[in-house]
This record gives sequence, C-alpha cells and structure tokens, in this order.
Amino acid sequence: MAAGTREKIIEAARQLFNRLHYGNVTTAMLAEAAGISEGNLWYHFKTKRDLLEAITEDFLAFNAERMTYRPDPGDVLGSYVDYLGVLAGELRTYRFLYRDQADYGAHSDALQAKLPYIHEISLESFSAYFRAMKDAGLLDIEDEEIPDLSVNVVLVLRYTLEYLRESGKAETEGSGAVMGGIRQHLTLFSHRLTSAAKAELEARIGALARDGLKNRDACVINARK
Amino acid sequence: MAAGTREKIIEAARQLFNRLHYGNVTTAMLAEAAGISEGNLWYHFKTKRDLLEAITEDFLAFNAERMTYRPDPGDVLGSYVDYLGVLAGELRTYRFLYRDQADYGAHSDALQAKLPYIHEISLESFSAYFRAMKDAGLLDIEDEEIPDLSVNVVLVLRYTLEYLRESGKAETEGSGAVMGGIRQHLTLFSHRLTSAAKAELEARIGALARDGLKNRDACVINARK
DNA sequence: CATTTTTTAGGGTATATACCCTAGAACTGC
DNA sequence: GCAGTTCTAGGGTATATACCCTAAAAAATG
Repeated sequence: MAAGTREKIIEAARQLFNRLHYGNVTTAMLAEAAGISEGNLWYHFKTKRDLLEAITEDFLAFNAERMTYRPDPGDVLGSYVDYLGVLAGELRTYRFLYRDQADYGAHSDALQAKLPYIHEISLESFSAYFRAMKDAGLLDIEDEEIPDLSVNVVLVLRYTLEYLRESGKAETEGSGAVMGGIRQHLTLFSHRLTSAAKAELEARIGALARDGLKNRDACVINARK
Repeated sequence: MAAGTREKIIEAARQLFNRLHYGNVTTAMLAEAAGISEGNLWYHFKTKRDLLEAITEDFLAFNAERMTYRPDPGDVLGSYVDYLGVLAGELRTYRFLYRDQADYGAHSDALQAKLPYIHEISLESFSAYFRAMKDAGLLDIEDEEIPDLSVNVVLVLRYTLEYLRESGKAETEGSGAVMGGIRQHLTLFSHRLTSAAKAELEARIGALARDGLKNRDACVINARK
C-alpha cells in the first residue's frame, strides 16, 4: 500500500510538472493532487529533489528502452512508426524534463548533462530510419539531406506541444496534440515517399492514433525485463 | 538621466528574463544587472509586473511593425528575407515572452491572450510569402501544401533556440544561433525553389548574417513615426 | 496479537523574495 | 541658488514555500 502511494505521488507530480512547469508547483499542490497529506509526501520523499530524481529514473529507463529500437529492414515503416510512438509518448510523458531545465537545473544537473546526449541519439536514430527507407527504395532523398531532415523532424515532434500552448490551442493529454505533431512531421517528407510507402505510413499512423501511443509503463516494464 | 536609467533597467531585465526565465529572476538580480540599487528599481517601477508591461509595450510596438510587412511582387525574395530578419530579431529579443507564459501569465494575461493572434498572423504572413513565391514561379509547391510548410517554418524558426539550449549547445545572443535557425528553415523548402531563387535567397541570407538582424530599436522607432 | 509501517492534522521553522520606507546625498533644471 | 528629481544604503514587512516535528490513529505484516 505504501508502494502504491509512492507511485501515486510520482504520477501526480509528473502531471502537475508537465501542466504547470516544475518551478510553479508547490509541495502543498503535490500532496493535494496525490490525495495525501503533506506530511505523508515528506514521509515518502525527503525532498522535492528526491521526487524529481524518482521521475528521472523512470524517464531514463523509458529512454534506455527507446535507445534499443532500430530500423527493421524487413519492415522499415512499421519499425519507424513503433519508434515514433515511443518517442512521442516520451515527449508527452516527460515533457517538463525537456522543457524546464532552467527550473529544475539546480536539482538535477546530472539529467541536465544527459539530455544533450539523448537529443543527439534521437537525431542519429531518425537518420538511421531515413537511410533505411532510402535503401529500401521508399524515400527519395540525397544522403546529405538526411541530417537536416532529422533535425526538422525532431523540432516538429518535440515542439508541437509548446507551439500549441503558445498559440492558445488544446495541447493537454488526451487532446490528440501529440498525434497532430506526428501528422505534422509527415509533411516534412511525405512528398518524397513513394505513393505506396506514403499510404502505408499514413495507415500505420492511423492505427497508432487508434491504439494510443506506447505508454511509458509498457516500456519501463520491457526495460526491466 | 532618469529616462536613461529606465531604459537601462528594461534592457537588463529583458536580457536576464531571456537568459534565466522570468520566474527565476529576482528583483535583486535585476537591480544588480542594471547597475543600480534595488530601491531605485522600485523608484522607476512600482512592481515587477509594471516592468514586464513596459517590455510588453516595446514588444507590441515591434510586433505591430512586423505586421505591416508584405510580400513585394517586385522583389519577393528580398521582402521575404526582410521579414525573416525582423521576425528572427523579435524571437531573439522577446524570447521569454513567447516561452515563459506559465511564469508571467499571472502578471500579464493580456499579453497571454494576444500571443495566439500573433502566432496566427505569423502563419498567414508566411503563407502569403510562399504564395507570392509560387506566383512568381520561384517555388514549386501545391497550394494545399503551403499551410503545413508555414507551420513547419514557424516551428523551426521559433524553436531552434529552445532546441539548442535543450541540447546543450550555444544559443546565447551573438552565437549565431538565430542565423542557424534561418539556415535550418531553408532546408524545409529550398529543394522546391528554382536554382536561381535558391542561390539568391542564400545570398540574401548571407547578407543578413553579415549585416546583423534587424534590431528592435530600428523597428520601434519606425513604429513610432 | 504484537510490532512495524503508513498516514494524518496541525503546528512549526528557515529561507527566499516582492516590495516598502527613510534620511539624505547627488544630480538636474530653471 | 533653490526646488524638484533621482538615487543610495540599509533596515524593514508580508507572504510564499520547502521542509520539519509530533502524537496518535489506521493499516499492514509476520
């Protein structure tokens, strides 16, 4: 039952940090959102920083799982959409860790130091998928254009939520905002895909929208196996 | 001398808010950065919110000027690069106003309400420039692809700085980060430009890099004429 | 059933920070 | 030269917030 409380606190914290930004969330808000007393919050987490570190551990486990994904030459598009789903889920679930470094930086310089590496690996992954698509004859692109396309893809996927928020549009969980970003990113290269590849990718992304993004629990469990 | 002090405070505040985020900047820091006593800060601005409103006024004047820019059929590419320079300068100079709504929102719900409109107009402007390029035979694109290209352009221009920061790369003023974003955004559509148009645009952007982005003072002065 | 763990309510401390106040010096303008 | 404005140093208040503490109830465990 105590383990359940700890997980409840972590989940409530993650949602509040994402919605209100790390620095704007007080410990009183955290306790209230978790449905516990503030004293109990301190019982489970000695400091706000300890709580952040618990979320960071989950994030790094999720992230380590994503790092194992590779293009499948037998099903390049399917593996790409799998990767998209995981990445998009991560960007949604752990959004504040990417966004609020200026706020939590003093609490977690270790994570702050690790994020650049994570971004770098994401770029390399996208480049790998686009090369695989090219090698499979699905994508008409020059090799030297791939790094820029990868940067653009990361920018669109990562910042669609921030853009919607700045634009006063719906971007909360459940609003379809992340799927919108996935669809938006397609506009970066769909005109370079073969017609069949484009249709298949759109179908797979449609299925992703129906089945929901890979949730973090599935991946964390996978990572721990 | 008092007007000079007020401007000095505004400029120091703007830079600190951009660098450290609105919520992380204390009034003691502001006074120190402006080279004045804290009491003097309160002499010039009754509240932190008053200071934010002064910066917001400058931002809205700058922004009103940008809103007057239109594609010039006689020089579509030149007018486009002019517009890029102004927009990029604005995104650099007033970055925290776009980014830190969650922090200053309680202080300036008026600006928070206005930003969506500003983003909308930016999108429409880019669409207008791309239609003008198409009409001039410079850009090979379908009409229905223009809105998505505009969104992608805004995402790349607006978030390159955030991406560099999250990636641990240089993004401070003077680092060339904004010009990097301008170059990056070219990769979204340069392959659709005629060779001549691409060469001309790259030359104009090169000149922009050499001459520096339009600074906010020039535009505010223009706006006040 | 005894022990341990979890939880609560409510009072509290320490520190941070926005902002205030004052006497008087320095500066500006007429 | 005087009145008004700007500015300083340093002391201060009010509020916010992270975190502490405690007695005791409730729940879990062995």
